[in-house]
This record gives sequence, structure tokens and C-alpha cells, in this order.
Amino acid sequence: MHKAEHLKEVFAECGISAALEVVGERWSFLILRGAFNGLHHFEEYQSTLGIARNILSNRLARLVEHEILSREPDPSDRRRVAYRLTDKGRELLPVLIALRQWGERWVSGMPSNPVLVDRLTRRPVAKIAVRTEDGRSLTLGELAWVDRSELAEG
Amino acid sequence: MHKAEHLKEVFAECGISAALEVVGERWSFLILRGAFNGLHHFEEYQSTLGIARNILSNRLARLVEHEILSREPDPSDRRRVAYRLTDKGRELLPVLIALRQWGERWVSGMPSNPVLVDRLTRRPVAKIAVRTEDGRSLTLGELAWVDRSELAEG
DNA sequence: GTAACCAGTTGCATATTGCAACTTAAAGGA
DNA sequence: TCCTTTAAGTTGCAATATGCAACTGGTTAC
Repeated sequence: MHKAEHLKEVFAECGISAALEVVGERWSFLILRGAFNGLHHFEEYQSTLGIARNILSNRLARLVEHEILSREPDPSDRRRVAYRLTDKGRELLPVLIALRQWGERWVSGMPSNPVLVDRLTRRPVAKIAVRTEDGRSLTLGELAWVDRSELAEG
Repeated sequence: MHKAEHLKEVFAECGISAALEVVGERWSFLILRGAFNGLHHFEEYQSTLGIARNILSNRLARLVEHEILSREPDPSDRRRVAYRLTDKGRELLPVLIALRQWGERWVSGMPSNPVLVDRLTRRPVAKIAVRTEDGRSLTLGELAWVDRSELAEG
């Protein structure tokens, strides 16, 4: 099997493809950013993001369907619906923070507001990086792709 | 200023919006994944990803325009063009790996192949996480958003 | 010199997104 | 009670974006 065919199979079963099928549409990341910033209601998302109502409706439904957000009607005001991050949704935080840090560094050129800090020390979080298990940050040159079969060898 | 208006301003200048304007279109992340996996040529991307040729052409041009990929004609075969990651592009690796790990854990449910390892130890990289400067991993409950102005206080 | 190859482009079909107006159900107030 | 406002959508239609197949223009290989 030559390179192209091999990679085609590799790519089809890759976690990135899988993730993108769920959160890869336009607005999905921005809705999640809103969720991490404390938004819960349709009208809040609509007015802060400026997204079209039908698209917002569609995206929220999709995120709920994939259990990234939960959807619960407010019992004290039955008009309102609260969308909340599930554990699955909360685990997207590293993706969002990594994306944000990259955007700050390479696109907007300045730090965003508000800043994410350690609640206790009030110090900003570190730059997201690829690391060894013992926490050492690795550059591309220190990394390699190996087949899973070659991994079990040791 | 009430919450919605405030967040609208916050969001407009956020690194996530900035990043998404550059790499937020469909296929962009998958093209970058290909780049990190050693693809360099138009036909390689086209055949491995199965993307439409006009869209691929458009995306590559856009990534080059934003200096995420460089575009250099091969001097030894003037038909061929090589696309390569720039430093700016290489720094998207944490985003891609975080997305991949999330997709493996929560969507596809299994580890992808190949595995990214420390070149020297051959051990897989750690899970991407939000951490303190000294490397301790932080959960959402241990984090807080604070205004930049409140940060300079100490 | 001719066939095949690479990196696109073009025209047209389909799908996604955006916009404005409308709907439904539920508060809130006089 | 009736009237107004609010929240969370839905609908119809216009504008974009994406996908597909065929074609081009400049190499390169035979």
C-alpha cells in the first residue's frame, strides 16, 4: 500500500475527524466559548454572538444531541431553557484555550480579556503544550509519529 | 453595561474569534493534520483527504496567505509545489492534539494511529491540559476568569 | 513527439448560512 | 381579565460556501 492510500485509512479513523464532525461547524466553537464564559440561554447567545437565530437553534440542538451541552427547562420560568456544559463539553476546554492562545500570539497579537487564572494563586495558566508524562514541554523536533503496533514492542 | 453587551465586546477581541477566522473553515484542520503527518503536495492532500480540488486550492491559498503554510515550487521538478508548515503553523500542534485526544476519548472511543511519542523515550505524549506554570493540571473548578485589570493588582 | 502528470481553474449543482418576519407558550402588570 | 412583553424557537427566501466533473497550461517521461 502506498503512502496516499495508507494515510487515507489513517485519517478516516482519526480522532480529529471524529471531533470535527461534532464541533467542526461554523459557530460551534464560539458557542462553546460562550458556555465556558457562563452563558446559559438562547437569547444570551444570540445577542452576544450575533449569530442567526435559526443557526443558533440548529447548533444548540446538535451540541445537545451529542451531549456536549445539556438542555433543561427552568422550572421557575417555563419559558426559559438552560443549556449547560456536560463533562464531555467541559473537556473541550484545553482545545479552546490552545486555540485562544494561538490566536492571541499569532493573529490578534494581544492577550484577550478576561484571563484564565488558577483560582487560588490568581496566576494565569501556562501556555498549552504537548508534554511528556512528567510535564516537560516538547517541540515538533522532539516528537515522532509511530505505529501503535511498534509501541507494544517494549 | 449589562452582561450581554459586555460579553459582546469581550468576544469581539477574543483570540478564539481571531484564530477561527484563519483556520475555522471546513477542511482547514484536516489539511493541517495532513501537513503534520508529512504531506507536502496538492495531489497528496487531494487523494488522502478526498477534498474537492477547487476547495483544496482555495484553502491552501488561504493558509499560505496567513503564513501558516509556505508555498515553494520544487526546483528539480517545476510541475510540483511543496507546501510546508511555518513556525506559525507548527504552533497549532497543541490545538490539533487536544482536539484529537478529545475525539478519541469522547467520539470515536479509541486511540488513533499513528501515536505521537517523545522521540527519545518512545513514550506517548501526555494528555493536553490546562496547567499552572509549574505544570500542575487544573480542572474547571480550580479555574477562574478575571479581568486583566484585576491581574496587575499584586 | 506524444502520453502522462501536477497543480490548479471553470461552470454548474447542491448544501449551508444569514436575515427578517412570524409563531407559540408563558410571565408580568394595570 | 386583557394587554404587553419575553423566551425560544420556526419559516421562507436570499446569499455564500462547498462539491463534482471536465478542462487547461505548463512540465516531464518515454
